[in-house]
Amino acid sequence: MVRKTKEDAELTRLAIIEAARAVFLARGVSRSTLEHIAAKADVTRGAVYWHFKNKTEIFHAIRDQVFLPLIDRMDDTLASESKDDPLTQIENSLCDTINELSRNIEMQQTYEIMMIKCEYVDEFATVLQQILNNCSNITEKIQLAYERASKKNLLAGSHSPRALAQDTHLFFSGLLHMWVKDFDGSRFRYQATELIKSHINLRRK
Amino acid sequence: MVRKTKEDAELTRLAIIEAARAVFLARGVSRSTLEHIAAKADVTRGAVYWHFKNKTEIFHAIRDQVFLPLIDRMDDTLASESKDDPLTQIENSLCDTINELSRNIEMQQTYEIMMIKCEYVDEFATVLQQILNNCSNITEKIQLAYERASKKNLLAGSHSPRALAQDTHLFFSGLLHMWVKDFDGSRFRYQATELIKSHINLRRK
DNA sequence: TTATATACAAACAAGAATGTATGTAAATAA
DNA sequence: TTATTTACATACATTCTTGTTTGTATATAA
Repeated sequence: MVRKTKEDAELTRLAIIEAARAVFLARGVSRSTLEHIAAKADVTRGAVYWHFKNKTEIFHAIRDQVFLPLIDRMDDTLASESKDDPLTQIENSLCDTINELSRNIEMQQTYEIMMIKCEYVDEFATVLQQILNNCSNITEKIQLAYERASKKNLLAGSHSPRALAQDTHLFFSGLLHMWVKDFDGSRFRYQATELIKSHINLRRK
Repeated sequence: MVRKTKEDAELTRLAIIEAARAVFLARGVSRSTLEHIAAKADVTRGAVYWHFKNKTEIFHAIRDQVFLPLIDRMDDTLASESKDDPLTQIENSLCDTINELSRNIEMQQTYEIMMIKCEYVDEFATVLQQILNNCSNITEKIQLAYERASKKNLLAGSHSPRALAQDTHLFFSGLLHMWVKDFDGSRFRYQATELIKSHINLRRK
């Protein structure tokens, strides 16, 4: 039967995105066909082609749905003038992201797709550049927090905020990658926040 | 013309692996066809099917050619009874890997393929488990080095060797990922060893 | 009320890609 | 020397995917 109102159409669109996420996760982006996605969403390829130009556009829709809000969120936690000391602020920001990842299954799946179920070539290569840019931004935010910590004399040793921020960023990148790869959760998932606290404590005076 | 001797056949095999690496890198594993690979290696698909069962087997051949030697190497650097202090040993081990990555273009390409040009589903999913196991091994080796450093009283603060090792491992994972994604080299490639030194210096008394 | 645009379903056409089967010249074994 | 493998090339059959086209019921605009 044909969907009718604009609201119904939007539901179809969302159903397709949701289905695509599940299919991408199970079969990888390349091996996922529009037929798979359509079937999962209980529509035909006709509907998919009506809402999206092709698979790549669906991919971006999935990414936008989850990544963009997350970036904002992280920015907020890091930049906010909280009552916590700056080091705790960094710690909270990282832990927040991990917690969100733990309880938000859509975000979890999206991360997994982006990290280990997608090949960054051709149309997808541009995404890499975006990721690098995001990383730069986050590192800068962390650096600012370390600079505040430095001014408040909270840091052990005499390391530059820049170096600390890069180290923290690389640590967190690694953590996210391991978190995603660690399906059964035995190695990283259950101790992620501990690892973060430990990382930050290394820097406390 | 038909290749004849066993030596010639082995050359063909190597040519196919080399061609596959280039094709995987350019098009991603999924979008690479055996025809692409055969053409690049100046043979026909017949030759490819003679030497390999399918694309997955070529993938593993590429991986084995570069990864297995690397793991041994890293183990050696970390476990060896060198004259350096343990912290410098860790530092050298990480820097060594980065240096090798810088000058060994095959290794570079292989890393890039494994990290951002491959989807870990179905037959490839098992590779993830292998990667996690490797990570565990490396973390353990690093931990042993930190324990030696602790005994020699070289460590600042009173952090557990286990926590330090995990932090270092995650840092290095992140570094490798960024190194690979950072094509033009502007952000990470040229300062990787600096970042490593800085990371280790955080721990020195 | 009628015309048109929306939101799909269904059918079609064409090109890839894969695996296998067959052919064959040269090397090696007997 | 002859028989048999080896190391491929070539041809074939089949299955997937994709993009497009066409059809159509409903909603909405005029």
